[in-house]
Amino acid sequence: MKTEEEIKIPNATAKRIPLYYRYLKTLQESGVERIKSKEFSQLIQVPSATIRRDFSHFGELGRSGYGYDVSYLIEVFSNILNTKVEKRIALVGAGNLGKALLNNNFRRNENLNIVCAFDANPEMIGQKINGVTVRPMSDMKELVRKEGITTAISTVPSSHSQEVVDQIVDSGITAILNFAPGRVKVPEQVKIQYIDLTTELQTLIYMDENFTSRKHFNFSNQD
Amino acid sequence: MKTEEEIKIPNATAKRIPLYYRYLKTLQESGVERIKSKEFSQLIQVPSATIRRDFSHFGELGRSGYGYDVSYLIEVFSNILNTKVEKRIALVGAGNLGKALLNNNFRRNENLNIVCAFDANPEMIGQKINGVTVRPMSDMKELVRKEGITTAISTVPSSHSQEVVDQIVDSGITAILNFAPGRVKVPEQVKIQYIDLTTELQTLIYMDENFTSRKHFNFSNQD
DNA sequence: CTCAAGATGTGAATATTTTAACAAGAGGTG
DNA sequence: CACCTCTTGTTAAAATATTCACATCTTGAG
Repeated sequence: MKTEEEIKIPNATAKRIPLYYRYLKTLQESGVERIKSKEFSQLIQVPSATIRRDFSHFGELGRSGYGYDVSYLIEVFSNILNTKVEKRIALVGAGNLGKALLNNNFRRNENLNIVCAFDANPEMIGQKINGVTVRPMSDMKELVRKEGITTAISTVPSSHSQEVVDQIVDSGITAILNFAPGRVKVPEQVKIQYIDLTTELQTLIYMDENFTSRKHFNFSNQD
Repeated sequence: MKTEEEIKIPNATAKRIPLYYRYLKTLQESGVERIKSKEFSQLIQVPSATIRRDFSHFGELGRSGYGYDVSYLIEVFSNILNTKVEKRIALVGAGNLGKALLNNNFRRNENLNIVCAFDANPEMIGQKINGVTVRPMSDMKELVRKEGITTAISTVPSSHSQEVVDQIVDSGITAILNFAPGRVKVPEQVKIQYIDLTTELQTLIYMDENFTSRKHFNFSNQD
């Protein structure tokens, strides 16, 4: 088995790891102890060749004529995703969407925790949502440091997105999930990922209108 | 200019169209009448060569030494996305996230409208959120037909995702945006797109932890 | 009208991702 | 133990996507 350090994981593979991990946990909960790439393929709707190729980047995880050990795979992917370390997350923007996220709070992933929330609107300050108190923006920098927060989720509207992201970056956070679609500027070392519901919806509708009776959008169902 | 029918639009391009469209509208609102691929590149953080290549699939939209006419581009992309036809959308699942979506209701896109909402929980039925009344699941099939609904958004938890999607499909809808991450089975002609917040977050954190000081995750900033 | 500056659209090169196909190896049965 | 079946890991091929680099065209200034 290759050591993890020398491997270059393709982007496309990296994006599928959380999906793999989630399904493996579900399988384990249902008492499934081993899985073949073909079965897994049917479950997650990713071609079996892609699954085997993806897995192979992390070593020889399976055994010919047998398949993969679910608990071993979980062990491997858990290390890759570093799930044994709690990720403490800050939520910025406690409007409708922010509240929904707080109420949900990645409950099924015990290592992902929104531990504090900020909002610029004075009326919001002090509200307690699912155990988390909404605080003023001015508290962010200090709390991020004190609470060991590594990641932020911003649900602030596009109009204030850049200025809020600047504050987030200034607080020392290096990973941001942004629900405002407008592209913002961040220093090179900061990773930012956009979740753009309108774009997703428009793409979906476009695909539906133009490629009906074609292949599945994300991944083909075959195999 | 080639006729639209004979062109095969690459998937990667198709996914960027809504982004292009959104930014072009913003530019137009700010009174910008023309744009060069290099300027646009800086704005949306997609390399200029990619932009030009993408645009070229829809004909020769620009002029050498001049750039692109913003209003003409909007016209073209508006046709591609068919934004002149209202897309009537059903929301299924009126919990926290569903309510947030209803309250927002794609306000900035006048052609995307959530026009009705359904929930299985009797306590929800009858509630009015941002002008939309929550109805029982049993009303869906009839309303979808009567209201000319083409698309559904499901915020129903994974545990009931498949059964709800079955009902959505049965009502005649062919495009589904699903916030439950569990992959569901749908007939071939139905397009389904997943929005999986946990996966996005885990991927982001993974990238942040493993590729710090590397390139931007989605698109490089350069150019 | 002429010319310099500058931007497009696109062939060609490169990079990335997916898919097919199969040799090699493991498992389980008799 | 021998053998048949099955599945992996991977090599090679194909498909898709990005990027470079420039011939060609347009603009706008003089």
